[in-house]
Amino acid sequence: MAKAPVLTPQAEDFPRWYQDLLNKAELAENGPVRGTMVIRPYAYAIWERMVSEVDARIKATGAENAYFPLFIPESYLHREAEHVEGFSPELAVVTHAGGKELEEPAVVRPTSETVIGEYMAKWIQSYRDLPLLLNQWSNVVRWELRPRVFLRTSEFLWQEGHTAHATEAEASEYARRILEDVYEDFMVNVLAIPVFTGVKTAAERFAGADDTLACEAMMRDGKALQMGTSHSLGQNFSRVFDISYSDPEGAQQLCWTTSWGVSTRMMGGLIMGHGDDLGLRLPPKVAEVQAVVTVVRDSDGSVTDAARRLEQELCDAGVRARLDDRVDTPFGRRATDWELKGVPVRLELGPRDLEEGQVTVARRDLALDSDGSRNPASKAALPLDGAARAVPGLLEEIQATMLEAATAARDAATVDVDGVAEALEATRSGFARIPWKRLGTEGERELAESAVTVRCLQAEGGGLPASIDDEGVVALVARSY
RNA sequence: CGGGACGUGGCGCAGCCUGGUAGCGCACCUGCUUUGGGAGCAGGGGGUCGCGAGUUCAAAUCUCGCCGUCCCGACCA
Repeated sequence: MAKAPVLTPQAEDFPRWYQDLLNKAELAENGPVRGTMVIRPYAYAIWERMVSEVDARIKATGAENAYFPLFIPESYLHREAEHVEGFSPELAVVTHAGGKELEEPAVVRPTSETVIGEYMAKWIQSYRDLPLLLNQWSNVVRWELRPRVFLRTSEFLWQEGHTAHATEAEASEYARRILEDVYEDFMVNVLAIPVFTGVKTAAERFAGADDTLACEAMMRDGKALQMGTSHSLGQNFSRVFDISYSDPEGAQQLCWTTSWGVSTRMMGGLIMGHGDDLGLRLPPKVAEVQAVVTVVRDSDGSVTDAARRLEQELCDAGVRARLDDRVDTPFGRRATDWELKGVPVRLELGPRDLEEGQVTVARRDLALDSDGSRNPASKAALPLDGAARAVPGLLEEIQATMLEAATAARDAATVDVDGVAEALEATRSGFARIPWKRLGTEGERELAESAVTVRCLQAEGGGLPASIDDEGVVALVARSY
């Protein structure tokens, strides 16, 4: 003991802790071009789990996957005034290709409203073609001034949904459904990260949208991270791309469109939302390895045999299990590594356990006490016989406990305030809630001078407000990533 | 793009002030001994000191420029 900590403690330097963790847990690193990132296998496996969970929920709303090109004619971007204005500072533009200058530069997609709009216009003729519900999984490029692995990179992976509807009500209902039934549900129930849902103010709205809905999560340093957004685009894109249909009366009508996305930024949210001084903490549902069976030591092969049987029993019980039988590496080292990587459950089996007919089970979520010291209660002995069958239940419990803990921490760091000064004070360590009527755009600007922004506007009791002009609408303000 | 800190084997650092042929810890390889919370000993491999100019007999060290990283702002999923 009393070794130097593996990671810079969060309280000492949170950004450094994040960097340390990315490296030591073999998650990701910077790419050779500024702002790009390399996602290593352990992190990519987590991303793939996120993708499959989100994808299933998207499909449940009726949307279908498709794929549109990486390159977009520059002229497309220019059709929607606010859209270009918002994106032009961060566009990567291909001017030369095949050894020649291109007649029309091709923009590397920063998002695909424009190309998809062009094709929607082609595919939609009648009200019978509506709604058109599309989604694509892709990479996008937004040249960033201040990149940070996972949180803000010049190229990132995401999902972007694009839909067209006959009526405004249907479009906004769909945008809301994506935010709540897909994003919020996924974040809360899979990532175990509680989110505040709300509407963006005009200042924070997506370029070209009438309305932007968002999920905001709190990181362990009290800063906010926007984890997902869903936009009502009104008829802004329909108008310029001529996305229209004939209604049942034969009259030509413009569609109402939406777009919505979540990205690899969620990886950053997962890391900073749950990670502690020992490393990553993965909710079982996204953990690639849910349980690792560690052979503490072994002289005659009997412990390894038993461990292998245990691993098989875990797999049979539906647990994503792995065997760690590297007995030539010191046990403590391996234990630390699995903690760093956030594996939810460790089953440690040594000669002593075997003799007693038991296995030592350690849960990662409770490894540290609230005061930051090791929590002995995170480890317990279980009878070896039947231990595997207890793990699925334990994983569920861990999933639930992590959500409860994250929710409690967030709520404890969220305070109701009445004025700008109080809000600034509160947002040094968390979120502040202030009546929107009291804050207003004036107050919003004032907060912005201190790098505090309105993350979203919420209904009085939380969640999406019917209208931001409603009495009782609350502004959730924070420092943010 | 403004303000600050920093670039030396994979990672973390010392050396720089007072120029003189590059060092430590961890990691890696080999062997032996170990093993219930980051193992020990012995041996070994790996670096044009971010890049480019300049000063000098001689530059990691001094000067100038550039690039990159991290932090704090303006922008953002």
